[in-house]
Amino acid sequence: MDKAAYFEQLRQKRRNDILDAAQDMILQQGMDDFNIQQLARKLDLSTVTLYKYFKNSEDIALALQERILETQKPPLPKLVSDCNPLTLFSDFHRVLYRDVLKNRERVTLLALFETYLRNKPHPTGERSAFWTYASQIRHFMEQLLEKAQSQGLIFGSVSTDDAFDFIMSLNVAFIRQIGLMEDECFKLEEKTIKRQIEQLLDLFLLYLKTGGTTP
Amino acid sequence: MDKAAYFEQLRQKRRNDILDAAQDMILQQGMDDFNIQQLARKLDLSTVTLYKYFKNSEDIALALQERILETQKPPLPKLVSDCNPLTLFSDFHRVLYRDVLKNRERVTLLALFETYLRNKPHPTGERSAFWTYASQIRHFMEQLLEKAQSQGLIFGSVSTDDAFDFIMSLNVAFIRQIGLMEDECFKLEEKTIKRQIEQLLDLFLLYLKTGGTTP
Amino acid sequence: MDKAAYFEQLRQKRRNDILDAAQDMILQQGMDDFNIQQLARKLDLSTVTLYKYFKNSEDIALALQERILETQKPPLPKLVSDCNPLTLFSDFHRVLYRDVLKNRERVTLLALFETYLRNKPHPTGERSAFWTYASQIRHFMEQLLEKAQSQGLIFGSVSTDDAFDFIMSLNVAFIRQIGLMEDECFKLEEKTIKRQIEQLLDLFLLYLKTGGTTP
Amino acid sequence: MDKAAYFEQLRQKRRNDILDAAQDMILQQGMDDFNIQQLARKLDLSTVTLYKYFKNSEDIALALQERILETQKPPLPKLVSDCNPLTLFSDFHRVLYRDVLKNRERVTLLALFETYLRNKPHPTGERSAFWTYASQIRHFMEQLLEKAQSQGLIFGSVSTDDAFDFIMSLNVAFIRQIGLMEDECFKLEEKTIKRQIEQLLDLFLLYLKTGGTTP
DNA sequence: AATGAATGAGGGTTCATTCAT
DNA sequence: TATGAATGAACCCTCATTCAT
Repeated sequence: MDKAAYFEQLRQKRRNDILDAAQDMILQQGMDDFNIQQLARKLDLSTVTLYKYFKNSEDIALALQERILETQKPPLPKLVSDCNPLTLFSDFHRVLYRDVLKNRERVTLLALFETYLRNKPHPTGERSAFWTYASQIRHFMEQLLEKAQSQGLIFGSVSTDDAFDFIMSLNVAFIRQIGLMEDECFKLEEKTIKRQIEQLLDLFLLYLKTGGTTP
Repeated sequence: MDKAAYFEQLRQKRRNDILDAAQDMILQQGMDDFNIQQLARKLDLSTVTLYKYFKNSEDIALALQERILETQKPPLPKLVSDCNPLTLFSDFHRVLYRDVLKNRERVTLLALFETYLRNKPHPTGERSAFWTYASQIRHFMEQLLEKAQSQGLIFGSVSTDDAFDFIMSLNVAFIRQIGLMEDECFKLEEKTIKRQIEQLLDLFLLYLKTGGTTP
Repeated sequence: MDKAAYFEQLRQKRRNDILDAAQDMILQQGMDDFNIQQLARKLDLSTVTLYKYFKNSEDIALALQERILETQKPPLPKLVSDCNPLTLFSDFHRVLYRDVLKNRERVTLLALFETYLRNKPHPTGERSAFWTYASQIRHFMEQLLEKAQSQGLIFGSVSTDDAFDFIMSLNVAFIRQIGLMEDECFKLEEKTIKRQIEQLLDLFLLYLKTGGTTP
Repeated sequence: MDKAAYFEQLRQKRRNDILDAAQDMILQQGMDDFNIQQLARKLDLSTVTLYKYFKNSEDIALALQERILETQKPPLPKLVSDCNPLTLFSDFHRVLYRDVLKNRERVTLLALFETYLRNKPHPTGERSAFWTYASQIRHFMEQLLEKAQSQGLIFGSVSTDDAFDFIMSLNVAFIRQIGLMEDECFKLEEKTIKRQIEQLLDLFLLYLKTGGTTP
């Protein structure tokens, strides 16, 4: 019988349960107050049991971060060739932000990780989860912008590299802002935020079309 | 005699020294690794002495936050009446961001506080330091925008409230982003950031003039 | 049928495998860092399985000690009657030390056990493994010395009991020293040690012949 | 007033008290069962207090080792020029062993440290406490042996280096043996040991005079 | 005002061992 | 027989904080 596989599955389920609880805890208390003992209490387990599933508390955080990055892939649409690139640009952004708002918890976590890790020693060159997330979009967006440029949809002087960097920089800043808002605040402001997203999108298009200079 | 006042002054100086050291420590190690014992060692004082100046470690953090908010007032220019409001808008932003880049450390601290306090219980309605900072700009900017509107410099459909919120939201997001970058990263990217600030400013003007809709 | 015997044999083999692994571990990490979990991991077994073979971790150590004592019998030659007892004495020592150098690992283990057990409660009168080892030589050596004495080869005033005690005391001390050396050190010093063994042997003969007093 | 000095003195006294207790504990239970909690209990202090005096448990062990090495300097006599070097050699050994027997506890500790550290990673080339102890004798003994050789008191073929190494090797082995004996055993055997020390000394002299070869 | 001494609380981790399957 | 799961006990260590001087 496939006992091993069965156990492995169970084990994965357990790991996931632990990560779920860890996620809740971090969202409620922030990274600094996240600790294994409390987590164990919350799960009604002994700490030792947790150590069977994860090497140590840092390991849990990393696993959680990884899980999020895996789940929270940016929703890249296929690049349909006969679409207007700028329409695609808009659509993509709408989907992206819808995704962000829907899974705000995950965004919050990534932002918390980022800040938490900011002062910890880490291999130089390693980038934050946010950056990883953003970089997954880069290729798609570059193609898009180049295509738009070749079709003359973009104002001549705009370099696609610059444009991408600027747009992504604002996107990341805005998404981080959404993630880091307090929950109550978010509930109150959700409508405003949605409006601002639309405004931002309009501006992006305007920026691409005009190069940012007033006509 | 003025003995009391003299001692009070001395006391204030001491408090400031302590806050200086705390600031360094937080910048280097982040909020979570900030602790009183290390702070005392760094200052070559006993912990007990620190407790004479501050109630507890959280008190230090709060005092530090306050001190920054006092020092780091947004650089509001006088509203000279015969200026073009949009020129003033641009100038103000340039000064604002110059200030941010010059005092990035303080911005970093505010951002770290914000994240740190995010999950701590605090009086409802109390807003983050960033929000406080932004709100100090509100009055000035509203005046500015209204004036611009009255002079027909702004696209008709843009409400000044909306405009302020949108612009400040992006500003705060971008400033936070600058504050939270790792120092090395910031050094590498400083030029890019400055360019992006200019781009952002262009975008703002575009937004105000056109209302965000393509002509 | 012989099923029972077969299983018993299997069981013995398993026990030996476990002891082998334990031996490696102790040699590498010392007695204090020896633990069942790591042992299980090394053997790719569950800890529970180990508990089926040995009552507990101490039991393993004891079994290992016993196994070594069984294997590492001192190489007693037959006492051929027409040999010169002192020649035999020399030969025996040479074989003994050759054996020690060849199986230094086991000597190391015995020495480690000895130190480890030094402060543990144990039945009074029970002696260390080294002592056990040495005592196996006693009878042989006593015969030898007596014979030598009867042949007038030993200086009159030397009591065989005293002589044996003295010689064995030095032997044990020297052998323990060899066992406890760090491996690297041993490699570097091996030649010196061999020379010193020869010197020691010369000294023993001198002692027996002269009784230790200067001629 | 010299408050600082007073406190420093007090602090040193405290440290010594702690080391005393640690010493007892290690002698009773061996290195592996030595731990800070129990030590604190024994001293009727909280563990935290111990941490004020020593960085961690390893630090205590090292401090203890150092203290012993400082206290337990080998009793080097002055090299009086008109003395017979071999007499001096004998005298020195007698004093040395008297010292060892009198302070057997310290010798035991050094031996326990040595074994404990055997498998711990440590800077290559660093030697055990025993070795340190022995090396302090080297210079003295070399002078002694050279002088003896120049006076023709030593058998020609004996190299002083070899001689020193051999003699010290046996001394260290024998002293370690004395240190590692169980206390009860030591009490029973003390007389025997003293006799064996005399025998050993005789043998050393014999060795020096004859070069180890039977006349 | 400043400080040395001391500690309770609590988080991090490891180990030996038992239980249920 | 073998093993995954689980845990109590105990050790390591740090931090905030109080007390007495």
